[in-house]
Amino acid sequence: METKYNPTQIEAKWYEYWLQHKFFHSEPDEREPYTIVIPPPNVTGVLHMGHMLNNTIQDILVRRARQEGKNACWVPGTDHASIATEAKVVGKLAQQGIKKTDLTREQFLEHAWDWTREHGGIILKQLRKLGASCDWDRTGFTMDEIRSESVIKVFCDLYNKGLIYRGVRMVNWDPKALTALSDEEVIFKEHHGKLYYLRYKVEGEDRYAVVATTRPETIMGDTAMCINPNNPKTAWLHGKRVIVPLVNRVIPVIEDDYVDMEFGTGCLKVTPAHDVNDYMLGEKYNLPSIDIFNDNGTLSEKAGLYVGLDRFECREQIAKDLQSAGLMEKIEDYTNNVGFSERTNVPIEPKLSMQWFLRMEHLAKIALDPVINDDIRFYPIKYKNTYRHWLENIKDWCISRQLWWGHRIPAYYLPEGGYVVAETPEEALRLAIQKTGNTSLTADDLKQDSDCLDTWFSSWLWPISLFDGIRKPGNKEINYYYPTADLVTGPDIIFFWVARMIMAGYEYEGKMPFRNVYFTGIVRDKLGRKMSKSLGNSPDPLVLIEKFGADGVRMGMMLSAPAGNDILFDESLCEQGRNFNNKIWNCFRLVKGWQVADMQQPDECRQATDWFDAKLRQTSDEMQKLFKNYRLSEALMAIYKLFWDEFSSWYLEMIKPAYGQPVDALTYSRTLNFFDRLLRLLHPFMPFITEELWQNLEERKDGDTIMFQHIDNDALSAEDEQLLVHTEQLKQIIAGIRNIRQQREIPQKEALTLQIVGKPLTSGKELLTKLGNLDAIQYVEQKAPNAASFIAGVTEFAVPLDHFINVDEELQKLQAELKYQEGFLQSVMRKLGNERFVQNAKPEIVAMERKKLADAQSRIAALNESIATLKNN
RNA sequence: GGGCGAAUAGCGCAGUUGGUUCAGAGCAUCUGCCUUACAAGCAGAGGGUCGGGGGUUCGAAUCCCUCUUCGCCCACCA
Repeated sequence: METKYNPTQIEAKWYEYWLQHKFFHSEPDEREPYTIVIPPPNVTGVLHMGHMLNNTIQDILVRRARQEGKNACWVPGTDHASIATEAKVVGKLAQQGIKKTDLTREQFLEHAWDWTREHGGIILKQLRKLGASCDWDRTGFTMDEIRSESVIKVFCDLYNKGLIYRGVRMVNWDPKALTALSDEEVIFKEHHGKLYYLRYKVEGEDRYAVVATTRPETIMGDTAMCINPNNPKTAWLHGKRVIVPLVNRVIPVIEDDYVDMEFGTGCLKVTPAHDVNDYMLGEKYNLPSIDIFNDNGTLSEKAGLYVGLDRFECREQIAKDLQSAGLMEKIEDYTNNVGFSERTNVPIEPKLSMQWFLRMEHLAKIALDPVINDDIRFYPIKYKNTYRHWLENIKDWCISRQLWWGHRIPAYYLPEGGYVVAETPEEALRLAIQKTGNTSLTADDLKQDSDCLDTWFSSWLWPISLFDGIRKPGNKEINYYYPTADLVTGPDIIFFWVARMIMAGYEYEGKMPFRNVYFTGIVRDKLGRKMSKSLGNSPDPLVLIEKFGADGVRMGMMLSAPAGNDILFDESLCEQGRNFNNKIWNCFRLVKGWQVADMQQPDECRQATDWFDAKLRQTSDEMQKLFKNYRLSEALMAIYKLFWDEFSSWYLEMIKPAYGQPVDALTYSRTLNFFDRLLRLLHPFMPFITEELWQNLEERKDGDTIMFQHIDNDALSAEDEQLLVHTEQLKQIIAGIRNIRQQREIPQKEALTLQIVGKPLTSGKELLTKLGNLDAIQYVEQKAPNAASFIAGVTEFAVPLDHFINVDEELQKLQAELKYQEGFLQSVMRKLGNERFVQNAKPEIVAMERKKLADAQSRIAALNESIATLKNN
């Protein structure tokens, strides 16, 4: 065996083995289910660091659940990602000189499916490299048959319940993707722009009313000016009419409290077609609405001026023209928030259009309480507030998108106007005939709505639709796997996805979709910046895996990923993970390299094995508690320290036979047993190396795997506790001896004598002798004059040295220690001298203080004696 | 503008109902070691007025008030 662990081949080998034996596959049975549905990544996406973190956590949870004897099922899949994918396909076609508008819907979809088949599922392949133990037989896609039918069924159901309606509303329009967006898809960013002060001539007078606006290009859509009726500064405009600059249209001055008297000039231009607030004013005062933009953000015929010009070019041009016309009072720098499209990153244009909406009142209501009451638990808990706030202020969900890649809205328009909503064209025809009484209607007469549904309208069904619970309610699978156990996702999609899954869960299953939600942090770089392509600070996960091994990378991710905190990723964390792998590897080499002899177990080995058995159970118990609270990083740290510090540095040194000597059979078998149990505890975090070593620890059969090996948690007895405390004391003494060696440059090979001043050791002599390399342990009343000493617990220990010791130095050390102890004693005495403390504090606290007092006193006595001894010589 | 959260060692963090020598572990740093499993290693060491100020209490990193600084979410001020 190599001295260094080489993961590449080993990882490939075991993943293949797991697949072959279908270890990841789950079928309903009598065991307790443990279900996770993957947050489906974009079908044409590639793995990034966020996925790495997220899926590592899911895999850890799933593997741990398997070891706990649950029927674990992790369902993978992908999302069709309507806008993102359509944009990619449009881009690719553009490269070939093909415009989307030149294609029919069917032709375009063919291209999209080609693209999906070509790139689809790459990301799932990449997940295998990470070790993800998904049930690949169950892989779903939001646009496959089951999921598509489920979406349509739900749409029809909600429509029939009156929760879906169609209407003209002001929506967020993406002029690049040419579609409406939901409020959640709009990201507000600070924008450094200008505030333009425009002069509107008052009709029939030679005066001007000045309006401050950030969007002078929208004046062609102005249909009123608005002032606050209580504003004395603008009162003179009451009842007047003004002339829109350049356009020369006469518009009324209206009055409404909405106008902020402090802002700008107190005059507001009202453009009902292109501003949400203006739209509301327009509705209120029955103003005409002039839509001056085309869908792509250029000026339309209706604008009358600048037709065909882009909205931002128009802004610059109109500013110049206004200036030359003397209609621009001034221009100021101004910073405000502008909404951008989440997907295309272009400024959103508020636009009036006909869209489909889902009423949210009822759904918000059923989704709120379960989270507030902790039926569904959020980790970390702080997201409960965010969730509540959103649900309490929710608005209707715009679910239609002017895209082709997605689930087409099942609404069919009738030749004579009106429409029907149905799951199939046949059913639509039946309904249409029923509705119109026109029996001569044919399918061709009906025109299906050309829009498709928001991607999230399919994602929100994911935990149900993966088990076909929408099409076949109450089927065996949905009954068994639903509700799922844990959802692992980012807080950025708490509204997009988490909240809506909860709504759908209660609406369609009457139950929560998951019991716990683990919100991961965002993976950032070392400097705290988000990882992005443009910054080039995002490492390629597959390159990392190649470099450090999947186990190493997994550990690197987990080392600093407490739930909800952003993680500052640094390659050095993976290095630490790789180093740990190597440590485990070398421990294995050591243990398996021993000769075993049929001989009596030496005392120190008996002590060591008894101790480590207790230590192992202690940590295992601790880990169980940490897992229960989703404190995975801490659970990993616990097993990391157990393996490295306790097992390798202490235990193996305790039992290690002298060079060339064999180990006794009992110690050997117990050590293999420990190794086995350690590997089990490690397995969820580092699946590959643990399988490799577990397979080689003992003779195994084909089909054996560490994946299903249970983790036992036997409680610690009082004796165990005692043993743990006692061994810690021994470790302290050994550290003291090592210190003396280090300070005086005494090699480990040179044996020393240990003097114990005062009370004798109850046990552990053999261990001390071995690890300290002692030739004798003496109990003395007074330490030797030439001894170096230290205190462990309340006892003084000394090591007589042949050579001259520096008395001054030794004295200084002891006196410093004495000073510290006396200071400590003072503080304890002050506390105990305080009557109110003794009266009010809990009795056990007071007792503890008394013990501290006594301990300090004995240490001080020992120190004084030690100092006296030194001085006398 | 509203809400939420955070501030503890050089760094990223833990610190459960206030009370053990409670001021912690990991990484980094420093010192000494190529000691026959591992230098991707071993053995040691240093390092913090718990953001500032005030208060409650016998006792505060922990509870209250206040200030400062960051982060996140929500919001229609042109």
